[in-house]
Amino acid sequence: MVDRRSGVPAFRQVAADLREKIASGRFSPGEQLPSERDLVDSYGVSRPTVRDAVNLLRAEGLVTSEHGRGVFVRPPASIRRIARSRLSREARERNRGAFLADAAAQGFTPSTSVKVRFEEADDRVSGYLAIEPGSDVTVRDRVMRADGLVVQLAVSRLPRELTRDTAIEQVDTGVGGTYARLEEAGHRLASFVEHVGARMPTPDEASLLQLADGVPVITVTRVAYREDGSPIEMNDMTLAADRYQLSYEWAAD
Amino acid sequence: MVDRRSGVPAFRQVAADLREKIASGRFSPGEQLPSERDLVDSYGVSRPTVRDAVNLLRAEGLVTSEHGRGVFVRPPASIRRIARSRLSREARERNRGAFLADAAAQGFTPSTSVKVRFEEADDRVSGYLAIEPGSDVTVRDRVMRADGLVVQLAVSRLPRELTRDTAIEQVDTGVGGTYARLEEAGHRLASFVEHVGARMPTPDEASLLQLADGVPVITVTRVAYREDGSPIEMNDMTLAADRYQLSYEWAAD
DNA sequence: CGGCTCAACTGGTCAAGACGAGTTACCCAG
DNA sequence: CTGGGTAACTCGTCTTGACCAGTTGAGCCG
Repeated sequence: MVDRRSGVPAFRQVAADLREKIASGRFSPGEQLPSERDLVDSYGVSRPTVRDAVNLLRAEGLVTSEHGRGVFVRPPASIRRIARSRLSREARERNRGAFLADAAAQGFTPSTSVKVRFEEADDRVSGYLAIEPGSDVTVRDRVMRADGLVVQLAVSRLPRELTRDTAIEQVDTGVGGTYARLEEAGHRLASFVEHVGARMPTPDEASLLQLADGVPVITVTRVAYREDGSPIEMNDMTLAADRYQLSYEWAAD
Repeated sequence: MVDRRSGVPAFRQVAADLREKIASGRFSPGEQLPSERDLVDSYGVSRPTVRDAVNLLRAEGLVTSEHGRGVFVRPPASIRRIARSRLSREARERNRGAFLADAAAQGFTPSTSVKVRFEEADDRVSGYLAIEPGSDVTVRDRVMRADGLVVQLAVSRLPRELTRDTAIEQVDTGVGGTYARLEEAGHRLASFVEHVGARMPTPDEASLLQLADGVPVITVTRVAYREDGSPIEMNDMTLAADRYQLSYEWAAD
């Protein structure tokens, strides 16, 4: 039952009560919550109010609802760790890229689809690549799948001058991927920087990555630099935050 | 006007139309959207339907609504970059910690409040620290503020044995912070690992960090290791994803 | 002219009711 | 015993209507 005189909105009281019951384990992961009609009776509020409460919990990522079945406590998804800084030259020479290598190690069958296109650099891109706004940029748009499921989106951009007459403008870049072709062309890679952030997905991303409500995406912008410190490539990656963590390691001094 | 025969729910059509108008710039950042009553008229739907649409956009982080004022397009927050791997020994010897150093560099007045407590290690903590579940752990709970605003929560945990009779169990750990005291006690730090993820905030976190709807938090778990590879400290950090990005850098091989 | 009041906005909350659509389990006919 | 249909659940959508609670600005009054 809700307290009408407390000043706290009824749907927030209902949400808080359900949240507490989930946190304390009285509703365990995967378990079905009482039906909306039952909640209407037990809290003494109308159905829209109950639905407001459930919507709040859904936006927090605590529950999912399935049409015709019920509302369920979201079981914690198994989180896969992705170790970064594994872009060593030797590894590149052995594999077709980090993604396929990880896949083999972790026992799922990977696949990727790639689209290559060309565009003019906007302010963000030109800033990262240290080129003039409006210059030609080669864009490699990748969708990575594990067992058919989309797990990561990656958009790689390079100044067009660097990719002319190379396999980088082809769908299949060959053994070692883009970075190997760049080094063959005399652009030795010296360092990488990754900028990590998070945000809510666009509707497109949510459907592609099959994200439940209340699940953010992790965004990674990786920039590869030459030995003189000039940027050579940028790569925007998008991952489901309920399935992935990134791990970075470094020495203490 | 919504298309009733399309099969797409009305509130989603309204949301999609508003989203498109925002993306295309017809509603610019900071600008006020038409009032809910106006939207009712222009789309020919009821107010709860309009509110469902606006709620969707709020959960996506696209708009914020202010009681009595209106609904506004969320201007992109200025994102601060936090460079990691700045935990060098020399820097520690100069400062009281990375946070205060960054603050001074970026020109805001920092403050932190610390609570020290002791608890028994649960499965997660014992796993990270490689100790027996149930062993005593020293917990330092920090709230970091910039110009009075809470910007980061940090919870540091160490095996109790390491902190007895040291300043680590005091609120003020002195120059160089926890890591400096550990090294004085003969525990030389060799490496750090950070696990980065994201999720929606709990209601507590949302109010502490003053997060708008639809803004996730970035979670960082940093583990410090000795030279023999054994863990010595873990630190759970929580940041507002609309204000911070983490930057990691490493050499190509 | 300055300060206050109040009306007319804004979004926030809640009810009652109706129908649609997906899922599941049961029952009955073959 | 099996198969299919159906009834009874589930959540999804949408309407009408009402009142509350902040915010703002115009206009009145001192």
